[in-house]
Amino acid sequence: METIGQILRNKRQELGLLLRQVSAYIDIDQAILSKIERNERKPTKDMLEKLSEILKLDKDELMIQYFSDKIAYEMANEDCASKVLKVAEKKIKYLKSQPVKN
Amino acid sequence: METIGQILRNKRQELGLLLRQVSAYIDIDQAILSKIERNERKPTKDMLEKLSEILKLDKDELMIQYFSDKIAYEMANEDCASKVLKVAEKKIKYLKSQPVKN
DNA sequence: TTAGATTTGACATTTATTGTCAAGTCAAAA
DNA sequence: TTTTGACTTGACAATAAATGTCAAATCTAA
Repeated sequence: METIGQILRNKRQELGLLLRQVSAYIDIDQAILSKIERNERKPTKDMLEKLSEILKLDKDELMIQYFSDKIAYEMANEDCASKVLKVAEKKIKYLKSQPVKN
Repeated sequence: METIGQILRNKRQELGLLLRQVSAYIDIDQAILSKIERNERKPTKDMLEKLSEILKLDKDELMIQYFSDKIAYEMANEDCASKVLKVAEKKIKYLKSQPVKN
């Protein structure tokens, strides 16, 4: 299973780009990008948007990886994980069917 | 769809307990419990454990509500939500099949 | 070796979450 | 009506988590 960090690193290397170049483009310290690629830190949504641009990756696909990673790491130690996901799906459908509040 | 706050409030009232009594039991300010019951704040896992005790609610069921709420609110505005949940499920299975790190 | 690329870790800064408190509302009893 | 008890609200403080910065350390190929 490919992590989001691996996806980013693989693509960056395929394109022959350096950490320094990519991190300059998305305006973060290269130490942070290094950590993101090794899954030591999570990217923000902003970073992902810019990463999808410079690395020519599908933005939606990256977002899916991003959110599913987040959920997976949060739930990995819970034994009711699959039940949670089923209920969450129902709740999301419900929320989307509701008129927007505020 | 019943929110976690509604579940807690309904059960508390069924049992004829006051905010002050329940909040004393779980050792938080009653203002916080009031907000939790109205979904203005999220309970911590610790609080949920104690709430399940005093309110005689199934702990696993509460945890499922807790986590699914969290995910649902995070994903409600994303249009790739159901795809995310599918991928998350795969990742969780993968993580669980892996030997524990550290 | 040395030069460039990446990693690491200590630390600072920022943002989010949680807790505290006192004053406010509200409904029912006195 | 007042008073009382239950609950709510909002401003603020305290704490915890996420994010950013930097310089030194490591690693690798020339």
